[in-house]
Amino acid sequence: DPDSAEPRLYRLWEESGVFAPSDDPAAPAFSMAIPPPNVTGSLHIGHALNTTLQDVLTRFARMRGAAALWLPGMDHAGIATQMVVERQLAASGNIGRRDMGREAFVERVWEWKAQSGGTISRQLRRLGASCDWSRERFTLDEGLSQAVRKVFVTLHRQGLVYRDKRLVNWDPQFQTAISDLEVEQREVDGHYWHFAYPLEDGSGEIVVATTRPETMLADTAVAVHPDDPRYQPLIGRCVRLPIVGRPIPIIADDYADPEKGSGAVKITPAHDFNDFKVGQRHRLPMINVLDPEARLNDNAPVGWRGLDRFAARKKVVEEFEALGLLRGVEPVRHAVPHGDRSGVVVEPYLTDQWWVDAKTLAKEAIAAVEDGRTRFVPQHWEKTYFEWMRNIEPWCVSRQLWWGHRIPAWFGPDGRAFVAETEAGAAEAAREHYGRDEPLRQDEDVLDTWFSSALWPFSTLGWPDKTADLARFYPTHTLVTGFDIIFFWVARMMMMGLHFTGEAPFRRVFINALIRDAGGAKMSKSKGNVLDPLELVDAYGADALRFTLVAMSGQARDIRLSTARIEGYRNFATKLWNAARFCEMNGCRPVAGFDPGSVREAINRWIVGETARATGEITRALEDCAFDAAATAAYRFVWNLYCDWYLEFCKPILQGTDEAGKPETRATAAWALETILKLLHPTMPFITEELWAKTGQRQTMLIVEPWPELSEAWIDPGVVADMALVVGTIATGRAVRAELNVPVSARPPLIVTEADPSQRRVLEANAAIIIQMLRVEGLRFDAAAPRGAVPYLADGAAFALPVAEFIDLAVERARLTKDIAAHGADIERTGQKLANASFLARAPEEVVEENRDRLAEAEAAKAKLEEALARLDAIG
RNA sequence: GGGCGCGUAGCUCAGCGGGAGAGCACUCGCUUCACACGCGAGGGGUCGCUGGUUCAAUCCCAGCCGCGCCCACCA
Repeated sequence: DPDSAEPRLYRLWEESGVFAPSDDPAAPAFSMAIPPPNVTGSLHIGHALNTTLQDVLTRFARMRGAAALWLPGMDHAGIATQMVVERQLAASGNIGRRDMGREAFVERVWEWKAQSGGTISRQLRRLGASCDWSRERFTLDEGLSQAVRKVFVTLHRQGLVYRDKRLVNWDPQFQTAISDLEVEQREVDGHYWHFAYPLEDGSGEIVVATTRPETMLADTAVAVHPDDPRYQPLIGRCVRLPIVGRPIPIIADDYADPEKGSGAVKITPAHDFNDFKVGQRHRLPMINVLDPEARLNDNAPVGWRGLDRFAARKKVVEEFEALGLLRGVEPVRHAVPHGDRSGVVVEPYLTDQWWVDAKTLAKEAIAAVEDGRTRFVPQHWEKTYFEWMRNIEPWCVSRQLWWGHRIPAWFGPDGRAFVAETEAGAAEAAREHYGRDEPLRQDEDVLDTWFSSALWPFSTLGWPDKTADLARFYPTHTLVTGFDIIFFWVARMMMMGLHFTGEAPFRRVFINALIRDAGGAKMSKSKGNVLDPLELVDAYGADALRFTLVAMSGQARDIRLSTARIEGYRNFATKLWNAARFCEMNGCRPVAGFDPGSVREAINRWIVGETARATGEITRALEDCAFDAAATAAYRFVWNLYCDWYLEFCKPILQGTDEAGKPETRATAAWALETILKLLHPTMPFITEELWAKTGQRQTMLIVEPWPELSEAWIDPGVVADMALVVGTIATGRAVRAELNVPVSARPPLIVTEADPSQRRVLEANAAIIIQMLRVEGLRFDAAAPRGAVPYLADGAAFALPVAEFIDLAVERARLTKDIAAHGADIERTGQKLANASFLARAPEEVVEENRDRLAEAEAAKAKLEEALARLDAIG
C-alpha cells in the first residue's frame, strides 16, 4: 500500500541522513544542482519528470559509492512572484504596490514566500527526491545575495557590465524592461495604414506605411534606399510631419527596401529597433513619446498627452483621414511582441539600463561545448545552444521591479554611478571621485531573476568563499533541465561559471522532454488537460509515476503521458510485489556468503548469467542517460525472464519432494530478487526499499546498498543454449496446444522423436519443468510417434504430442501448411542471397555462415513438416 | 526568412546497415496452489514518398510531401 508506506520510508531516509553526501574522502564526488523551482509555485508534471530523472541519477551514483550530492533550492522568480502577489493584493481589494511602498510590498512578498515556499519541497518529498535538504538554498538568501553582488561588481570592474541608454523591450503592464528572451511573438490581426507625408515646400508627398500609426508622432526622418531612382531628387529634402508639424529629413539608408510598400519608410528611432540603428547612423533626434504605462507623454502635441497608445493609434488614423492624407489601409496578420508574463504588447522604449556584455562571456561558453568540457544529451541540442550563443545580444539585466536583488550601484548628485558590494564601498569610491562626501542614492532597480540563477551551480556551494563543498562538488556532474530554458539558464550558467571559476559548471547537460497530454497538446490550466503529479501519486503511487516518466523519457522532445501507461507500470510494481511474495512463501531468503558464480543447477546458472546481463545493460543505460532503455531492460528482465520463466522453472524443485536441489535454488532466487531490487531502486525507490526490508534481515537500507557489479563471465553460452531448448520446447508446445484447441485439462505425454545426445540430456534433466509448464503427463523418447500425434520442432529437436482425440484434421492441416509455406519463403530468400556471387565475396564471413545455417535449418524443418503433412493426409 | 526535430502495428513509442520490437488496445482460451493490476496463445506493419550509396537500407545520403518546435520579422 503505497499511500502510507511512501511517506514512512521517506522519513526513514531523511532522518537517517543518507541524503547527505558521504564524507568518505575516497568516495568520488557526484553532484547536481536542482533547477530551482519558483518558490511560490507548485509542482507540475514537468517538475515531476525533471525531479525523477535527477533522483534516478543521484540514487544510482550513491549506490555506486559516490559521495552523491543533489542540492535542492528555490528561485525567487522576480517578475512571476511579484505578479502573483500583486494579483493577490488586487483580488483582496488591497491597495496596490505603488501605494503600499517598496518596503511594505517586499515584506508582503516575503510573507507569501514563507507561507507557500514549503509547498514545492513537500511535493518533491512525495516523489521521493533524495536531495540533501540540509544544504537547501534560496536565490535571495544572504549567501547567494553576496555572490550576486560580487559578480555584478566584478563584471562592472571588468567592463562586462555597463550602463547604457538604448532601446529595451518595455512591458507597460509591469512597467519594467525585460530581456529579449522574455518577449514572445504572437500572431495578431492588424492593419497596414498608408500615410502621405507632404513635402515641406508643398511640391508633393511621400507615402509611408505602418502598423503602429501612433509612433508617427515620434518620427524624425523618412528613409529611402540610396539607389532607388524614384526618390533620388527627394534625398536631403524635408517633409512636414502631419499633426506634429515638425519638418523631418528624407534620408538615404540601405535599410529602406525598395521592394516593400512605397519604398519609403518612416523612421522612429525611439520606438523601433531597426529605426534606432538608422537613427544612430544618421544622428537623428530620438523622441520618446510614451510614458512608462505606454500613454503619450509631454513630447506629444498638446491635446494628445495622456492618451493611451491604442487610443492614440485610432486618433492618428482619424486625423490622417480628416486631413485627406490617408492613402490606404489593408488588413494584415502579423507577429507582435508580447510580454511573456504580462501578456500585453511590449514597446521598444528608450531608457537607461544595466547590460551584460554577453558576447564576450559567450566566447568561452561556446568553446567549452565545442571541446567537450560540457556535453549535451541528446547531443543535437548543442546546435541550438551554439546558434543562440553565436548570435547573442547584450543582456539587459536591470528590472524596474521590487522583488529581487537590488542592483549594487549608487548614484551621485550628478548621476554618476558607483558600483560596489556595499554602500560603504560606494561611498568611499564617491569620496575619492568627488573629493568629498556626497549624498548617494542606490539604484532603485533589481536584477533579472536569471542573473542569480546563472550563478546557481557555484553560489549554492558557498562561492565566493572557498568552501569545502565548492572544492569537492564543483563542477557539478550533470544538469537535468528542459530545453525551454537552454537560453534563459543553461547558457548563462555556462558563461558565469566559466568566467568566475574557470570551469564549466557541469560536465553534462541532459535535456529532458516536455510533457504533453495523451493527444499531444501542451498541458495548460485553461485547456483543463493538466495532470497533477500529486494526484497521480495518490492514484498509482510514486513508484508507478516515476517508472512511467523514466520509461517514456527517450530522446524525443516530447512525451505524451496517459494514465493507461501509468496503470501499466503500477501493474509492474504489483508484479514485483507478488514475485517477492512467491519467494517468501517458498523460503527463498538471502543466504550469507552466497556465491552466484558457484551454483550447479542449470536454471540457477542460467538466471545468474541473465541477471549479470541485465545488470550490465541497465548500468550502461543509466550511465548514458538512456533512461528509457534502462527502464525497458529492467521491465523485461523482471517480468519476462525472472517471473515468466525462472520462477516457473523453480516451482518443480521448490514444490517437489526432493530436498536436494532446494537450498541452492532458494538462495539463487533470493539473490536474483535482491539484485532486482537494487537495479530498480533508483527508479522505484519506495517499493524496493520496502521489499528490501521485508525479504531479509538487513543491516542497512537499500538506498545505500552497493550497486551490483556482476561478472558477465557468468553468462555461460552452454547453459544459455540448453535453456533455449527448454524454453523452445515449452513455448512451441504451448502454441501447438493452443492452436489446436487442446483443452488445458488434457495431459498427453510429450514424445521426443528427434534429439541429439546433448539435447536428450538437457531434456531429461529438465523433464520436471517441461512436464509442469507444458502440462504434459510425462516425457518419452521414441523415434516413432504414435498415429495421429501432432509433430512440432523446437531448436533443432522434434517432438510429438499425441492428442489425436482433440484434433480437427483441417485445423492441423492448415497449421502444417502455413508453417511449410513460411519455411519455403525463407528458403527461397536465403537461397537467392547465397546464390549471389558478390554477396559471398563481399559480405563478412559470419553473415554468410549465418545464412547457410538458416538455409539448412529451414530446409530440414520444411522436410519434416512435409513428412508430417503426408502422414496426416494418409490418415485423413 | 534562419535553425532544430519528427513521420515504424489501431494508439503511444523503442530500434537506426545483415529477416521489424514493446506497452496499451484487440481476438481466443484459462479462477493452473505469487500475481485476473494475472496466466497462456494469437491477429495486426510496401518502417511517409522518390531517387542514390552498398553484396545488403526502416537504418546512411539527396530531394520531395506532411507534422511540430525554436529564433528573427509590427513597411
